[in-house]
Amino acid sequence: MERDRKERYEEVCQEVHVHEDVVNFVTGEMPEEETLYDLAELFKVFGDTTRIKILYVLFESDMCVCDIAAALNMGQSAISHQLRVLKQAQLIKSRRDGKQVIYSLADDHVRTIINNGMEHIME
Amino acid sequence: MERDRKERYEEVCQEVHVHEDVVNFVTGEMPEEETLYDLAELFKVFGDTTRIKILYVLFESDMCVCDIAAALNMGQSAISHQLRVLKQAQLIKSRRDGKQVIYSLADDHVRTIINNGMEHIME
DNA sequence: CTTTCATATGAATGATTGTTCATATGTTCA
DNA sequence: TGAACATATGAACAATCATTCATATGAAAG
Repeated sequence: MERDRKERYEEVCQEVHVHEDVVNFVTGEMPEEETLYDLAELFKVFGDTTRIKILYVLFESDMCVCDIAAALNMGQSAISHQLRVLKQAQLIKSRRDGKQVIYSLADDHVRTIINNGMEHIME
Repeated sequence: MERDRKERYEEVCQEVHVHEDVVNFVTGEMPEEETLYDLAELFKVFGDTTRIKILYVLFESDMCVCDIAAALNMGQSAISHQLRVLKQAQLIKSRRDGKQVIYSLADDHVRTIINNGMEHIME
């Protein structure tokens, strides 16, 4: 089984050297484990070039799956799989129009988040 | 070798059905391939619970590696590896203080990006 | 109802990634 | 100089993930 974290930790950094007051303070300020997990999951969705591209084309226009695939020069199946991921993260929504399914951005958070990321890499 | 994308695409969606005008418009508005790649790489860094936690503790206080490991209840090596990733993405910086290395946030973009993500998952 | 078309989905595969273990580097203090 | 300590790093492994292929679903038109 897995050894206790604390035990392994002490093999490297002696307990006495840890600044317990600082450690206790920062852990007290941290959000719930589940919240942090959800946050990481959200960013993970933005962490793929294909999905970023899909969001970018949807910035300009609502589109059906085939057109997105054509715009990104990728297979229909690959796009469909990624649309599912984006939809589950509630970043996009879909409506049916005859034989086609039209995808669009769910809300403006998406633009905000991407623009903030852009600002950072442009620094 | 890999078959041509267009060829494969046409096996599923006939060329004639693609809305070429829309496709041409949205692709024209897209940033450089390299920019999109960098953007995805940036979000990938935020897409891990351990790294999110590290950033959260650094919101509260500059800290040495051992204290971060203690705060997150993880091994020193795991933290050190992730600190490297965060530093390469220029989200954090470090300074030496005797035997210890103190890590701190690089700038306020980090807070902004995380707060935007938080807003989305709290909707 | 049957064919055609657009999209969705499941399994398989190759690539990427986070953590661990072992060890190296570099600093301080005796 | 050498011992002790904090951090960094490389290799290995398990887990996760994006894409592909094959096929299923579901709508529309004949």
